[in-house]
Amino acid sequence: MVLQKRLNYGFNGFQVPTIPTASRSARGRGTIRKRCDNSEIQAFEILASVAGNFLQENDSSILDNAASEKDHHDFTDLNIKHTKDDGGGSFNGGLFENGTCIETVSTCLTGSRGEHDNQRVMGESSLHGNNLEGQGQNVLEREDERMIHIKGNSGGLIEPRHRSFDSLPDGSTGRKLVTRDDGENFVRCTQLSSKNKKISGPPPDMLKLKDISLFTSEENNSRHSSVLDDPQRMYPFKKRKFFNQTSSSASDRGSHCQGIFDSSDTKVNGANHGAVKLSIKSFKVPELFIDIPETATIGSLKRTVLEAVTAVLGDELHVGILLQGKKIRDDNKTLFQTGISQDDKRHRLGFMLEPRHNQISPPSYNKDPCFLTTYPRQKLSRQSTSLMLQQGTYNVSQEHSLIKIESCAESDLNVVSSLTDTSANNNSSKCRTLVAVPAINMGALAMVPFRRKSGNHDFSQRRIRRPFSVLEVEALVQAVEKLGTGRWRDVKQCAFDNAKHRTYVDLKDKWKTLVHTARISPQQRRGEPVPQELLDRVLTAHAYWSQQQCKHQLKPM
DNA sequence: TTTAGGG
DNA sequence: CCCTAAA
Repeated sequence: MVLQKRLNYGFNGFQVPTIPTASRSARGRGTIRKRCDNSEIQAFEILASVAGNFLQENDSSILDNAASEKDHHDFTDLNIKHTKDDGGGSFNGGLFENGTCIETVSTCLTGSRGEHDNQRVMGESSLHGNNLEGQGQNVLEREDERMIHIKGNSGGLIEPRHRSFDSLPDGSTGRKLVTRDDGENFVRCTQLSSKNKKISGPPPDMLKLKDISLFTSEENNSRHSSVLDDPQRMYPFKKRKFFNQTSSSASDRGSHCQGIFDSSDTKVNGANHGAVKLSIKSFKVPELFIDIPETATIGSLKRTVLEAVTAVLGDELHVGILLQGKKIRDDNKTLFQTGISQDDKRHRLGFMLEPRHNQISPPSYNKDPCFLTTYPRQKLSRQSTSLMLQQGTYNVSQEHSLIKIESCAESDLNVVSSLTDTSANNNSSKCRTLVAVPAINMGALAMVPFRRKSGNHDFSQRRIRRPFSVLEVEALVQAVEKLGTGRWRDVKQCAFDNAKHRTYVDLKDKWKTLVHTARISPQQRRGEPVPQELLDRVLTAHAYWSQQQCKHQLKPM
């Protein structure tokens, strides 16, 4: 097999646009408002999560590797990239200028909404170099203590081996889609029972919010709310004055990224506190490396990058609050009690994103923790279906060319310098660190507000769209072939048990659309093309089970 | 909670 | 995807 040349894109960080103090859903339903006097520390988490979907909504993640402060400390240095202070405006342009903040907020990053997949299963096949289905998956793994490496062997995707419909009922050979909750997924060959958890290591990097500006205002809520209620009026936030924006993070290492807090107007006594308004100028996402075939389209590159970012941002994180470098653990303390609402301009408020681990239990380093960010396979694109069976001897550093991506002022990633000579990739690790940080389009990195579980309607939010990948379709088809069209719960359990973001309703809906897709002409189909072979199976299975259903209705026995 | 369908 | 009546 000829190895396809692959390109290796690296990003050492993304900047996420300024986050407004309030956000609201695309449906016009949600606002976040917190007043200083009664807000708790959690309010900050909420704020931040609205912006970045970082809220720790569910602490029940069962991960082998619990995070610890130590971990956090160990990783601080790689997360903080100092951002030049530009007065707070450069990165939110386009996001709020036209008042379309709401739009971007709701469209981009696929995030978790507290749906958590406790099972971080890595595709064994990819870990062991087996040439099985799992080969094509993207794996987000810790390459070393300093970076997360997203490897996508999508080019190595093997055309799924389809079983004939007849052989299905047996079910013993069914494949299971093991999916991370944030959408990406990979197929694990059920035969593989290797328990090896090669993907182990410290918890994910702690991300840090950078350049956070806090400011208080005497401004009353009346205006406040009106602004929030009207998307068009989100704009004023941008114009707000920020104080002490520049947190000269002299040492990326020790010092936490500081948000600046200004509350010059705050009245501290009694109940007369001003509202604490928070503006997060940007988030920094740690270095990402993306592996993508040369033949991939720009569009797929974008998607891949987005997915990579999403994988990091969208999940596994929660917000930590640091005050003067010390972590505030008590979520029930009010800002006031914590001293945040005071007028001390030197209050250094820091936000950090940290693994969504159970904070109570200390980490067990020696327990061979399974690194949780099993990055899901990237979507199957046409070209990735090409034959690429080579895997076992695949050597990343040799087979990859490095492309430097420079900042792109506008919206797209510009591949500036083309690939380097393969021979020059000996020290690929070095090359990687040279990759420039693209100032990517902010709109493309807007964040998805988290979804409130219940109650507070303000947080309700339509789920982000997550098109089914071909692999998911494959898994769905297979499951339906086996189980029929009326047992979506079982289908879910059978094939999407680990894909927390796919509900049985989703699967049912998907099947519906699949049937529809299969019936229309290829020209009318949209989205990532589903192999005709799969669509044929859809029709076959659909017909078969429809018939079964009829039989049962006539003669239920 | 799941199913089943319309929106 | 959402929303929900029904089961």
